[in-house]
Amino acid sequence: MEKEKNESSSSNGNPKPWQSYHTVYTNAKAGMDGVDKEKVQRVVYEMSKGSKYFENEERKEAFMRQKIEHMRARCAKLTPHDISHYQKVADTRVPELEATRDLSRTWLHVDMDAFYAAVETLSDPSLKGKPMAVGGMSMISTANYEARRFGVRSAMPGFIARKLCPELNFVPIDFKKYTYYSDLTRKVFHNYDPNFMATSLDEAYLDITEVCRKRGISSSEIAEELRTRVYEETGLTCSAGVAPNRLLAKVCSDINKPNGQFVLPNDRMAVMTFISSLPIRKIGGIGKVTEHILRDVFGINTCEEMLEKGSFICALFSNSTADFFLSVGLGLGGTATPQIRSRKSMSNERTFSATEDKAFLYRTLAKIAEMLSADMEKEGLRGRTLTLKLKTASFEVRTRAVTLQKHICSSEDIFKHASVLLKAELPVSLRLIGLRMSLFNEEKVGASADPTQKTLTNFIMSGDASRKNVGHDNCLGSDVSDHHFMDDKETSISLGIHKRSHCVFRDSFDNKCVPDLDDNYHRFTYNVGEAEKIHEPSSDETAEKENKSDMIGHSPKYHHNEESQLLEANSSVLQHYEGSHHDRIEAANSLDKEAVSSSNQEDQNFWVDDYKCSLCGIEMPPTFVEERQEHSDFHLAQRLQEEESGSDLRMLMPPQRCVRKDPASHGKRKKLKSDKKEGRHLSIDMFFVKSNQNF
DNA sequence: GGGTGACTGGAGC
DNA sequence: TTCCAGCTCCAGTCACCC
Repeated sequence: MEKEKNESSSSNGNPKPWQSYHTVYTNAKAGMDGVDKEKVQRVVYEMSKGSKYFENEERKEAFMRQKIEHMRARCAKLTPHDISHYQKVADTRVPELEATRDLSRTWLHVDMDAFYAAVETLSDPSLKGKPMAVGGMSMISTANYEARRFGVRSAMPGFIARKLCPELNFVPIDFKKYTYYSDLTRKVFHNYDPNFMATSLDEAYLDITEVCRKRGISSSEIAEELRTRVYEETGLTCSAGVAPNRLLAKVCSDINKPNGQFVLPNDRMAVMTFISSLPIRKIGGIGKVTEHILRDVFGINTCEEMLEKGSFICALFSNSTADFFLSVGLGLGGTATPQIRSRKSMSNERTFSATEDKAFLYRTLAKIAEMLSADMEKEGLRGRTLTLKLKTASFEVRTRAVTLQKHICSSEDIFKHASVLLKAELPVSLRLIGLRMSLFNEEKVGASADPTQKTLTNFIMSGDASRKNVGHDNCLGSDVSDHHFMDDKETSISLGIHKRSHCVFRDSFDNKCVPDLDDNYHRFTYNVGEAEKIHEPSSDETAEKENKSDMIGHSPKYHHNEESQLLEANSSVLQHYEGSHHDRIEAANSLDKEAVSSSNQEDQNFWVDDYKCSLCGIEMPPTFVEERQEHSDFHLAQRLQEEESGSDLRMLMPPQRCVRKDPASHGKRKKLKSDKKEGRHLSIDMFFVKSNQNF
């Protein structure tokens, strides 16, 4: 007790530091009435403090406070004239918004009660009446009402939940089960509104205007009937809210949870009365941060106060944000059934134990690329913008994106471009990697648009990985044309983005090349494939590999094995190419500049037997015009670099993004400019300039 | 200097 | 010891182009 007292009276002099630790867990949620909020807050604080997560939350908290201070300062700077001006703006905008009010529709929001937990209880009736949470020690998805009484709730780590409720039963997540029950509920919804909008497995909006009119019964009766039918079909209870629009319907469904309903009449007075004292946090779209800003900057706690502070809202927020806040003050929300919206993006991400192990990170990236590709192919999507999402060991979230010239969907393309993005962030300790594809093409391609499409694993495993890699990324060349080349002191061999696929040749050229996990990504992709292909694992290794396949955690032992696999792999790579190292250098040196110019005639001279590169022996079919051209350019670039540096076999250097090291630059966009100090290496831009001069 | 597109991070569900 | 996944929307910033 004394210890707790001492700890509580921490350095900042605050006797109850947990009170200032704002978690989402203490926010009122259905079934949490009567919870000892302070106790929950204290336990969460005590369990969290000192952790990386906690530190990150504090950083975010500090950032929010800074934002609030900044907005307060802006508020204070408003002159009476400014305020008068923005009051006029608000006075104009409010009637315009009011004019859009539509009281002709009746919306019903249905929300299943503690859905996952209820489904699990159906499966295992022995759980009935006991506190239970769906999820694990790291995170729980939902908790039943018995558990909520202890302060346990969704999005709470399991270990904290157990501290709050030692009797808590944990049940693992089983999405198949929830999807099955969700489908049953949707069949019921369909009877009331064939165009109902499902927002998640357990929530949906129904426009019941027509069904009420046709059957001549009230919305309340429809809600009652629907809930009864859901129960009959599934054995699960749900809550419903009925209102003139979706925003209000959602608020209403929460009022008599669980297993209840609330109807707000289609009447302006009723709406305004309802909204007048409604806390802003109840509104969908207003979360923890927005609530704090509105409360601490403007003193807004209820929806009604949005209108009272209309001038400040119009002064400090963008038009769309101000419109949203004013609409909330008026109790306005969506009433029309929206058009079916096309998907904007698709993503896949995985969390794992924080690690710096590059091999593991690239392997994880490859897996995610493959999963994303499979998801995209299922929907026949091809995208142009690829975003890499990273969460560092300190919970900092970074995103890095590239917009390509071509739409892509194959796992190998995704991985190829994602690797470039990841490479630029290394070394870094990560706990999450995600990939998102967006900017989809309008015309969907068939799911089997490209029957020859390989999975990434196949690609890596296949013996022609090097060939597939060669010059296959011509789209990237211009996409990242502003990347620059730098001398990479850490890597013995590396290559720029534009020509990075050619590193395979470089590897094969240079017998001194020793596989090293510090090498750049494309070597890794290639070598891993080779390693898997040529290395006959022992039974122990096989088991170990299987254990690793779930991507959670990694083994130092494997890391060691992998290095030796990579070593073996690399020597096998060398055998793919004909002729000695010396022969190839001779060939390269005897190559006349014109012989690698871009004309078709010269291209033909360059390729032996229509297939083989006369310099390095790589095979590429004549139909690969662009790829072959790029390959020829590579050899030319190589020569030019040799001339430039005066030494043989100078390496092209990899692009380096300006990796943010300085936390002060957080949030600032990194600009990728050509490096003025390019040293002895020729940048790819310079290469093209020089090429043009030569030709 | 304005328009536009790209990139990044945040918020919310 | 342990703090989600996958999506949308939005704002701010920057670079490039005309």
